[in-house]
Amino acid sequence: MENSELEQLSEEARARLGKARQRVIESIGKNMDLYGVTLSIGHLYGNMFFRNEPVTLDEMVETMGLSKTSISTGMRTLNDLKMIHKVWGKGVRKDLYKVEPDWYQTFSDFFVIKWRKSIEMNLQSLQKSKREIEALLDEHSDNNELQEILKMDVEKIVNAVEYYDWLDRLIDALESGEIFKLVPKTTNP
Amino acid sequence: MENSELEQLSEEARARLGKARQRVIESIGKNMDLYGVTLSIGHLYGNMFFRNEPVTLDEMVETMGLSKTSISTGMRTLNDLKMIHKVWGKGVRKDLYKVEPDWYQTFSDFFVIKWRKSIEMNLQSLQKSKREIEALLDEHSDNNELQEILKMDVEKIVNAVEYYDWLDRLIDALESGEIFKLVPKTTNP
DNA sequence: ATGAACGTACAGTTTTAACTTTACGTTCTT
DNA sequence: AAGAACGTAAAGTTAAAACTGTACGTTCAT
Repeated sequence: MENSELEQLSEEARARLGKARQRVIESIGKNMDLYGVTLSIGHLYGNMFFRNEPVTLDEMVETMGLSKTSISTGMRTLNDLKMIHKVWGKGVRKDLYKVEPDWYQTFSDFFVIKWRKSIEMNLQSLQKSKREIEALLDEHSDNNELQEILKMDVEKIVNAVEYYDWLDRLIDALESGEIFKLVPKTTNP
Repeated sequence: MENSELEQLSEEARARLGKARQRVIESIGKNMDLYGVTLSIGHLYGNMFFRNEPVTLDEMVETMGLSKTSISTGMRTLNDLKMIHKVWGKGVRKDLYKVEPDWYQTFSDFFVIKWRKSIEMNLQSLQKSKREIEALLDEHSDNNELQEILKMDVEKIVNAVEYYDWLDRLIDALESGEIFKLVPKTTNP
C-alpha cells in the first residue's frame, strides 16, 4: 500500500483497507485491456486511483516494484489517453501525475483519441479504393460479369462509409455531451 | 486474391481490383485492435469482407497462408465477437462462415459482449469493497484521521459505480437501437 | 462397422512485446 | 558554470503471444 497517509493507523485497519482497495485496483486493471492498455499499466492506473495526492514516478516505482522506465512509459501511455494528467507542484522538481477523476470524460476522450483516428484511416482507404473500383466499372461497362462483382464491392464500401460516418457522429455526441440527453448521468426519480 | 469469381477476367483488371481491395483489407485489419483482436485475425476478417459467398477454413488457409489451426482459432474469436457467423450450406460438410454485414450490429454486439462483462466484474468488486470500507467507517467512528480517508475512498467508489451504471444504460441504448434516435443512421436532408 | 474428412486440443517453436539496465540529454540548484 | 536530479532512449534480456505440426475425437458416407 505504501500510502503515507495511513502510517499511524492500526495494523488491522490498514490491512483491511488495503485488501478492499486491492480488489478494486485489480478489477480496474484487469478490465483496462478494453482501452488497449496492458495489464500492468492498468494496474498502475488502479494504484493511482486511490491516491489522494498527485504521485511521482519514484513513488509508483516503490509501490509497483517495476523499473522506473516501465513506470515512465506507462505514465506516458495513460497520459496520452488522458486517463491521467501531469500536475504542477509548487516547488517540486519531479513530474506529478493524478488520475482524471471524471470517468465520463475519460470514456469520451478514449473514443475521440483512438476511435476517431481509426475511423479516419479507414475512411481514407475506403474512399480511395472506391474511386479505383468505380474507375474500373467505367472502363469495363461491356463486361457484365465484372460489373456484377464490382458493384457488390462498391456497395460494401458505401455501407462501410455510412457506418463510419455514423460512428463519427456518435463520437461527436459523446464529445459534446449531447449523449447525456439520451442517456442521462443519473436516473432521476 | 484467389477469388474464383474472377478467374476469367483480364489480368490487368484483376490486379487493379486486388490492389483496391487489399488497401481496404489492410486498413480494416489494422484498426481492429480496437476490438481487441490481433492484426492477423483482423486481416482474416478483412479478407472475408469482400467474399460474396461463405468461406471454409481451407479456403482461408489458402488465401492467408496460415496454418489451419490459426484460421480455426481466428474464426472462433471472430465468431465469439459476432463479427462473423457460421452458415449452413446445402450439402457441404465443411463449416461455412460469412461476415456479419450490419456493422451497426457488430458495433453494438462488441459492447454487449465485452464491455458489459467488464462492467459487471468491476461493479462486483466495487460493491464488495465499498461494503468493507463502510464497515471500517462504522467501527472507527472515533478516529477522525481514518474517517477522512475512508470517506474519500467511498466517494470514489460511489462515483465509479454511478459511471458504470451510466455505461450500462448507454449499452442498453445501443442494444435496443434507441441510440439511433439521438444519432440517426443517415443524415437526412 | 469402417474409413475418410473435418475441426480443434495439445505440445513445441518462433515471433513479438514487456521489462530491466545502462547511458544520455535536460533542467534546476548553487 | 558545474553538478546533481530527473525522465527517457537505446540495447539487451526475459516473459508472453502467436503460430505450426501432429494427434485426436466426431461426423458423415459407404
